[in-house]
Amino acid sequence: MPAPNKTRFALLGLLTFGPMSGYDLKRMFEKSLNYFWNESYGQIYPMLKKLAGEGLTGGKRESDPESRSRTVYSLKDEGMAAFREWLALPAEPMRDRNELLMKLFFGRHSSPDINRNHLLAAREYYTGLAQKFDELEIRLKEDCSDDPDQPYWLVTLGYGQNQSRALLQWCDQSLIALDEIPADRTSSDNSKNETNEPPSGGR
Amino acid sequence: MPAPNKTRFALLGLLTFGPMSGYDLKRMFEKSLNYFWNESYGQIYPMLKKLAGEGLTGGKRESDPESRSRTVYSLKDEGMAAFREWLALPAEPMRDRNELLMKLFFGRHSSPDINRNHLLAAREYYTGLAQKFDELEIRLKEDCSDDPDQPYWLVTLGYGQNQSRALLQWCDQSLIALDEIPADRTSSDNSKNETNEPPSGGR
DNA sequence: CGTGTCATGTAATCAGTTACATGATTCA
DNA sequence: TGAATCATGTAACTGATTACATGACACG
Repeated sequence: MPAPNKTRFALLGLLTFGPMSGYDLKRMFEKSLNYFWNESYGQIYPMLKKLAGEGLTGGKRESDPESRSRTVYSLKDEGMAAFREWLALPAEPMRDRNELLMKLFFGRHSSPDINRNHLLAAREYYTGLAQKFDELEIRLKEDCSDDPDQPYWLVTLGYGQNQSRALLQWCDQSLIALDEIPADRTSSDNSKNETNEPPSGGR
Repeated sequence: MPAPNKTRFALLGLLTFGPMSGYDLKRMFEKSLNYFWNESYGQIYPMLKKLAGEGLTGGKRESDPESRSRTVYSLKDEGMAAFREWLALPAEPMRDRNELLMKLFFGRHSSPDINRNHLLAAREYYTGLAQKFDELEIRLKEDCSDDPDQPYWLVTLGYGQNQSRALLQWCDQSLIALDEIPADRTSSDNSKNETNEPPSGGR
């Protein structure tokens, strides 16, 4: 059995905030979940139709002359039930595919400068991220103190904060570690002849 | 322009360790890069043919009667050059799609028990991970102290260590935070209308 | 002789992004 | 009027996994 589709649950979840159009949903992804989830229009619109077809949401064409015409979807009880069911299922661990780590793993074939730059770029990235998270924390605590969702959002925020701080530390410690590699080890060796034995293991 | 294919570079990178078959490469992914990269046969075999077709690797059918027949690919200078070129390019940040965070983000619609269980499962997961990383560190320092790749592998390992420890802490602090939510906030409220404010906020 | 591992591959399917097409409305 | 935004969608493409098919050899 292949992994069940998660786009549907992301959409159902966002619709708990109230009826919305596909366009609204896209903005919600950008605004709210962006750090751990996003969906493209190519996923959103077809899935919205599917969900309505399954009776999980109700779609109504709004032709209000006051506003622009759009299709607004609202969560039905059946949709809420399906969403709750999914919430209770164990979360599948994400498969990480980390390009930065791959580059550093093979760093011997690169140059000290390049490796250093990768880490500096990562450092900058995590610095900005940590800062954004801290700002978000302030806003969440100020503006949403009455919101029943607030504690949950603080939890997801905390994930980002802990992670970005930890990886910031990692950048610093790694920059030091790579600096300490003796030059005869950093040389990017063009040949692939050496010993042929696979890494790890050995004697 | 779509993101360039990274499978090719993963394969080229692994071939820096020496000539290998598709089967060997798959085992290498499983054994060495597993925590931040993996590829399935469905990606590996077609890409190996492609790389050979582009002249980046040499593929030789080995029909050694001593061993089983297999196709062994080796890195050519052109392949090494292409790999080096890629190493110097900035690493694209990975897009995180974190199911656990989505479930917790919408945790209000779940139950305290379920949220707690998600965090406990994550806690167990990261505990095991941190332990494996620590074991790996010992092995890396014992067995590979002469390996010119060792410092780079320690860097990638450090990423996993810092991250898993940080997220372990996050699990603990989040379990506490969710425990402190007053019961009238945890109730999975079916309606989205409320705002019947509880008298005098703050805790 | 049958199970497990080595070994290579493909087809079906699913997931996901990008680019494009269209058109209405708002606002400077 | 022309640019920005609102709004909906689809087609083409890439990426990736899963399941399957095949067969050889090893080991008990």
